Amino acid sequence: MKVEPEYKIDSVSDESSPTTNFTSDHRDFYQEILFGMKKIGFREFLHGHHFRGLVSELRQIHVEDIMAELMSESSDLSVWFFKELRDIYGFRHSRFSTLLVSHIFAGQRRFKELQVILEQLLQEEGKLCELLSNSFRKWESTGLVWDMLLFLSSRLRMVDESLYILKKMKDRNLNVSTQSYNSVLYNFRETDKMWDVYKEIKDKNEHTYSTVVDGLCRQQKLEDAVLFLRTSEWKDIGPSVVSFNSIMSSYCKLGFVDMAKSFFCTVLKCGLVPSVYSHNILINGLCLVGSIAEALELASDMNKHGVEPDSVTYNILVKGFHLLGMISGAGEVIQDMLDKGLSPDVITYTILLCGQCQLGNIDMGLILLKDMLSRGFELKSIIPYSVMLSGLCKTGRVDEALSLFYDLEAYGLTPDLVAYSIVIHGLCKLGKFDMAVRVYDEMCYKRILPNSRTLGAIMLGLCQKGMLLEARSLLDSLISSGDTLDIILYNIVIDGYAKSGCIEEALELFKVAIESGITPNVATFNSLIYGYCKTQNIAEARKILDVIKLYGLVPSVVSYTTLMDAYANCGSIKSIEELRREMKAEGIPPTNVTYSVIFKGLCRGWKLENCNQVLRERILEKFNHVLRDMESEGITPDQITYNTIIQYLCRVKHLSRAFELFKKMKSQNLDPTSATYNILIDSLCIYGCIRKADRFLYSLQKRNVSLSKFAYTTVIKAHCVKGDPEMAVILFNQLLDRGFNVSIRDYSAVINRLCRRHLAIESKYFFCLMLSRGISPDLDICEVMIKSDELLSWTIKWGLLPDQ
DNA sequence: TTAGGGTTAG
Repeated sequence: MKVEPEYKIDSVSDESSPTTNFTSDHRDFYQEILFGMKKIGFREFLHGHHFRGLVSELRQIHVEDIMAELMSESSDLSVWFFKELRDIYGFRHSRFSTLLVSHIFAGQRRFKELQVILEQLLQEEGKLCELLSNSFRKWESTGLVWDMLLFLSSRLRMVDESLYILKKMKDRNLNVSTQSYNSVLYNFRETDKMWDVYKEIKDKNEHTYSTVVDGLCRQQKLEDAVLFLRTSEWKDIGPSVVSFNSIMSSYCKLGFVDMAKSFFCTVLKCGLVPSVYSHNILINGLCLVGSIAEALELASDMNKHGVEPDSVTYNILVKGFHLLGMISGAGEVIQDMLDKGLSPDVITYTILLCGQCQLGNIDMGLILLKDMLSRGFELKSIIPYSVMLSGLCKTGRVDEALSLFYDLEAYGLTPDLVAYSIVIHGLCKLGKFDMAVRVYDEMCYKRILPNSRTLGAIMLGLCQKGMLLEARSLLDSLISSGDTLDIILYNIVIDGYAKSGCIEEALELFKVAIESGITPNVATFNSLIYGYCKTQNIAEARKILDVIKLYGLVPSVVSYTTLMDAYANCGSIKSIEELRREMKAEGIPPTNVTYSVIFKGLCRGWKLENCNQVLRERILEKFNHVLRDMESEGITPDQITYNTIIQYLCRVKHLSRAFELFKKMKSQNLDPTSATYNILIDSLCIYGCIRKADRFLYSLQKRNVSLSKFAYTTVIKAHCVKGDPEMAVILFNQLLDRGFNVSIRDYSAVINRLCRRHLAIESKYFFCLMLSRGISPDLDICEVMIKSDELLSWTIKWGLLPDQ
């Protein structure tokens, strides 16, 4: 039976010398225990009621003295006491007793047990160095404990401690094992210090050499690594597969899969057997350059080399499909995985989740996450949740992201810097800056320090709020902090300037970036193009296209589309066509944003306001032509493209064609937006089809479609004008019932129109309705009311004559 | 050797 610890351990400031705290009480206490043990028998005493009663009084100092006493009889007894206390009573031992037992283990060469207790010691203790030296002076045994401590501390990345121990060992001429040296070497493999450690190692082994190769690869000294591999120094051992793997991995990271392949062949030629690692590295490299077919082939050939794919292999392949944007293609990989008796793990699920989110299938992602939860992966990692948070944020579903974020704690997960940054960024992007700041403060309160990405999100929020000065000073503070900054952080503020039409400031910041040696990217220039277009300087904007090329970059579809939009706004169809040809020549495919702009340009250029029947037919023909272009290029219009086309079809009075497109939109599973409905309802009203507008509105209401206020006010206004004020009243009340924020402008629009039609009763009705809703009339409304003969006396009665 | 966060256009 396990007994829960019934005491708290005092923190003892200096346990290195137990005798310093020796008091008569203490001595009595431990002698009482020793006496009991000897009389009753050690095991019986320790497990009996008597000892249990003493446990709450037990302190580390007692334990140390008892152990020292037991040592004089038999070291095994001392170890036994140590373990019983730890395992039965959950006693947390002091450094002294741990080291005492360590030396016993070392002497008896019980390395596994030695490793376990030293690991615990290293993980629990903070400032070890100076205390260790005091503790070790007590034993003149072999250097085994030191060596093990060196090995473990360097494996735990406790660099300072390991260097300290190494120095002490050298001072005392104690033997440092190759294993420990290799572990130290490993910690320094990414720095020049690696060679100092390397030189000290007398008995170098395979691990030593492969660590050096790996280090050189990590230091981007790939050629040196290859040279080292060929060095005669280790001819007697010969290079290992591990070293080849490091080199192959480096070539793959650089995108040189062919080089990796040739090293793979060299492995075979040397008579070595490529491991699962070697295969996985090469399969991963192939996937990264998009050669999924070859990757699959290599995976299926693995058994020819006497190895079997593992779950890492399958995950790499799943990721390969994900990278190609073909996550559905991963189905077969998963099936193979299951056939081999391997189950998808958290990583598999996370990649699948990434793939679904990338395709915008957020709901599918949520299902996957749920599935994962039901398989009990919930406590393992925050990463899948971060993927989900990111997917939700990118599609504007920030509220859901926030609620998932705050559920994390319930799943036993603590959000980390990445998760916080995703949510903060999502909120900023959506303009919810105040909420973002609240989350940011919460993060800081939890002592999670923001990095430049988190601060980039905050800068984005500031820019969107128009707080450019604040955004700039945040950027400046990052610059002066001395960290190397990304172009992206500059881009955020440059774009902020451009969006607000501050092209001079944008250019100035651009210069700062260049002078700091930061290379701009296409997004930087695209923002500048936007800035010039915004300030009506299309000529300068266009010149940027050449500047982009001067920097060795390629203009993107965004560069062209932004320029086209500027031309579209002034109806310059010719320039748009020119750019369209240039894009085609450069091999830059348009997107549906480009096409929206093209449609806009066509409509503006044709001056639709005065268009006759012949022109209308030509426009319709052109629209159909461009739509066919889109189709042939495999671009599916999105909601905004549809809205643009529908809007312009409406402008040229092709309502039937507009409604056809509306139907087509739905048939393609694209949910019309409230703007779509607004455009259609507005057009029906403009062209006098008010009954149709009523029916359309009614059908939408019946289907619970979410409509904006505009849809209602448009129909209401039409009824006021066309003389059906009763319908206006009915719809206006619906507007109020549905909780829309009805302003004085809405009342004004209705009253204005009714007065002009001399509809006095309804005017009064709306006037009173407005007052009853706590809205006071403004000067405009009063003037309109007074101008109407029927309402003049009524208005005077209400005391609403203007002051003058 | 496998999983998460950033900038630009309608």
